[in-house]
Amino acid sequence: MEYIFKEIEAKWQRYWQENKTYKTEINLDKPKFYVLDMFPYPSGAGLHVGHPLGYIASDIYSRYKRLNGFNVLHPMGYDAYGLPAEQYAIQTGQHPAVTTEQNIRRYREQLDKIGFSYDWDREIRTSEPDYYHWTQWAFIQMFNHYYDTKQEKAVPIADLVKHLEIHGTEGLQVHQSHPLDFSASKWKAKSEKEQQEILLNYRIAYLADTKVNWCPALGTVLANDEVSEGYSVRGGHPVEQKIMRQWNLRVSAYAQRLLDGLDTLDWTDSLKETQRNWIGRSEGAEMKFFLKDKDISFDIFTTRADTIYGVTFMVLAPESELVDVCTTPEQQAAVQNYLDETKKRTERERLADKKVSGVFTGSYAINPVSKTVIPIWISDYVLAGYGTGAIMAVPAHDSRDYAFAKHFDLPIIPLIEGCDVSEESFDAKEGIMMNSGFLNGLTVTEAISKANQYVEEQGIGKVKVNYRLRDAIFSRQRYWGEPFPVYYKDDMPYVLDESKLPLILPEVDKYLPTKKGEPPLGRARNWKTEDGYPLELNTMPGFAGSSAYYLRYMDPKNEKALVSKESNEYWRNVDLYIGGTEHATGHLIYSRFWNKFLYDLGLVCEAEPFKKLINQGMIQGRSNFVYRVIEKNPQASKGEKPVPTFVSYNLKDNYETMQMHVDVNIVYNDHLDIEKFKNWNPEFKDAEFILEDGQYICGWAVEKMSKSMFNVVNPDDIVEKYGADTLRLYEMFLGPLEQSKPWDTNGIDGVHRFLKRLWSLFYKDGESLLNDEKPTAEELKILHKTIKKIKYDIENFSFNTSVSAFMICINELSSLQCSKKSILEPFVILLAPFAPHIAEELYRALGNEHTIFDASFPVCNEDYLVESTAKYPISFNGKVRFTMELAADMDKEAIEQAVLADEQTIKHLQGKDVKKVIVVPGKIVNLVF
RNA sequence: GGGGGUAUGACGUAAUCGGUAGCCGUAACUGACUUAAAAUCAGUUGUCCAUAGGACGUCCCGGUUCAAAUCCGGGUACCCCCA
Repeated sequence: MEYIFKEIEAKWQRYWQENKTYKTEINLDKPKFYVLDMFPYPSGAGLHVGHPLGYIASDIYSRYKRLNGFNVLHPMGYDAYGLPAEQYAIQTGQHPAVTTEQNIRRYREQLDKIGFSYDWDREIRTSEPDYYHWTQWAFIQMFNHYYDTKQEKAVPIADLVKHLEIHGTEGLQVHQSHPLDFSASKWKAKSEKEQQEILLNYRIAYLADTKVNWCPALGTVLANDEVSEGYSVRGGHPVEQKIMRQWNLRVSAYAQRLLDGLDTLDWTDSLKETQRNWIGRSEGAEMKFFLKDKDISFDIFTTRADTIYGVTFMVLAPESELVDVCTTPEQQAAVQNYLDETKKRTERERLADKKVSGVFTGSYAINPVSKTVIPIWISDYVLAGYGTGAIMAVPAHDSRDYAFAKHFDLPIIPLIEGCDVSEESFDAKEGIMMNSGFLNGLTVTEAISKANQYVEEQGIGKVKVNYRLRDAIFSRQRYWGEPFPVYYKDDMPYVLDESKLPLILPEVDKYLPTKKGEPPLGRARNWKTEDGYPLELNTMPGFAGSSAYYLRYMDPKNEKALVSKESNEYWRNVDLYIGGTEHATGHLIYSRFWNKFLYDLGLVCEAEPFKKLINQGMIQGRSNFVYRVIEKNPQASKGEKPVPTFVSYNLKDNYETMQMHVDVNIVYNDHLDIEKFKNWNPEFKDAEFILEDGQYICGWAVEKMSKSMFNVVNPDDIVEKYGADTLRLYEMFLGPLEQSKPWDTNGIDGVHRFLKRLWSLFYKDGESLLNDEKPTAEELKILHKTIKKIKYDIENFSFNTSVSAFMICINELSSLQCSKKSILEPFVILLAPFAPHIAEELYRALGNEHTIFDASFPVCNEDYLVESTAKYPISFNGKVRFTMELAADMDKEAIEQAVLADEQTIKHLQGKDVKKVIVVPGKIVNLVF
């Protein structure tokens, strides 16, 4: 029998499907384990060889856990709403649901070929009504709750209304958009519309005028993490700032809990750090500054209250409401001129631009501590959205304030002993304070806390914690997304009754905004409630559907709830989550927020959704190049088409050439397949080649894997040529899971050979070699050392080293010609998580009747690993000279004696005295002389 | 500007706690089998000097240590994130 992977793999994939091998159900007798992949957006391009990397790793871990007696939940689905399908729909008129369905079918085909252990009965698609029912439902809950800062949790809005009816805003401890102040009687006197408007100030899902990233080309707003460098992440279109009335989620209310929760998670430090930076907690003082000669004050936030004596001016953001208040008539024209200029620039440009600009308002403020009078300026380096939109400027100790002061020739007062501020500011938080009144002589850290304390005591302001984390903008002016379960009455939003869910996405004639500039849903006919109230025209953003999908997998068919209590209490949360780093701040913040909200409502039992998280590295492309000789004399060959000539890599320097990408799929070990190349592009049909040793050698480089570089490798092609087991092993063999690395198909023969060698221990010339002979100590040692290594590696996600351990094991067994069942059976179980098809086949050949995934993972017996002797490297002053075989149970002293007595030692010492002997039992001996 | 990460043969990488640097593969070369090629099997391959044997070598400079790819300080290059 030959190793015919194509038949074997098809056979077992059919078997698994027919026998529902991977169907998972609640089983209280077994411990649960939940392994999740970040579900893909099904793009039109299909999967390339980089996508399955994480899926293979999680599949190995799932199968390993199953073999160790766990009840493993390992589901897969599709993040099916999204912009590309809609953009395609706009171009072609094709309904996004149709292209999405096609793409999903293609993804599924590709995934199936790789042999994953997903329980496909639990598949979800975010664009299906029975799924987005629960996305809409969660939105309704958020609308109907507010965040109570005393209880530190979400509370029904009805409780807030009760409070307002009795006490007004008195004693409210809540998260809110703006502080409001009114009495109970004032509240009761308000109209329904006014009351609804006020409640939006508190709701967790609320409608508000928000500064948004507006992308005209896409016709929608984008979240901060959907924008990069002033361009949309999807599509690369320019993005500008605009104020629009938008739905928001009050994520900022959860900032502290999102921060604290990180400590409980088994994530990499770098990922936690990224989240901490994103949340951006800063502790500082919010201080009140009064305008000179006026009874008007405004707040500023600073983390450096210690520098209060160095404040030589104030700066307002151009958007600040205080601009009007502070601008004096004389400065009116100059200020207006400046505001007009800055309006044209995006926030991004303002921060990136190092050019200093600004204008004086004409007003002065009074430093609340030193009582000095300081000018108030306006500059675009202060952003309205951050803090209070006004700052106290300390040029000596802040580089942006310093640049501003130098430019406008404002005073700079150094506050730290010995610091030199003649050329640049001193931003470090170290040194001893001076020029600072009661803070003199303290260190910076001491001064910060003393200044904060002072500010509170004197009633100048209060110590406050600020977060960078903003509320999430939740409206998109697009078609292909979840409709909001919202209607408008008297211009105020109301949510639908839960019984009306799901609110189905309506059909439209075109996927474009209406003439009035409304979102595409404005085109839908009859888009109103039964009572005739108009429904919301926006749809939800991409992260809506992906924020709670891990919960739905626990109970995907439930029609009464997102997830039943029973399912949630059994599966709890994700034990292992694998996906790319690109979701570090988007998805992973939003779903933690979403989960915490549901946790507050008592609907889920765990405060954090993803216990352990691993980021798989990016698979980069490895491009190949050919070198086209540039025609020296284009005029001469006019009339007849010049024949393109290509010169081989090592000869290219003798010619003037142009480097060209060539499809990596027609290049083997950097040797070009010339016939395929000629057919690749009709233009090269008659091309000529300057060869070296009869071969055309290509150049190469590591680049992003993309169509335009012709370096995309399709997993289907690899499976076709080598089989899924080889693909799986090779993806793991490439290198550490978390590192990014280039895909180079060249090495794949090595792992394929390994599988063939394994096969050849079972069969030779169609005859089975298997026997029941007793294993030798050496064979047992080889096996058990491998068991130990594989277990360690899987648990540490070091899959690349496991593959090499498998190879070592088979190399050793091959040289012993070991075809003993008692050795090979445990081996194939070890291999099964990595190469499930061949493992099933060989397990059957060993005489088993059930699937290998009902077997148990072998356990290492340390007794087989005990060595009677140990090989000691003997080093002299740290340099190894020779090795000595000594009994393993010798103690330090005996080893020292044996080594000193050895004649090679004597030779190397050349009569010198030994000063010191270091013996590390089992490791090394070092003689110092 | 701030934060995080990475750097080892021609290439992907290994060295799990500071203890023989280069395991496992690829590629290349040699040999066996073959009419030949492929496949398979056996072997060689860090650099330099060389007879034995030695010197050097994990991005660079310095340090700690009996001993450093590994720890510490400084620097360079590349990647990612934030501003």
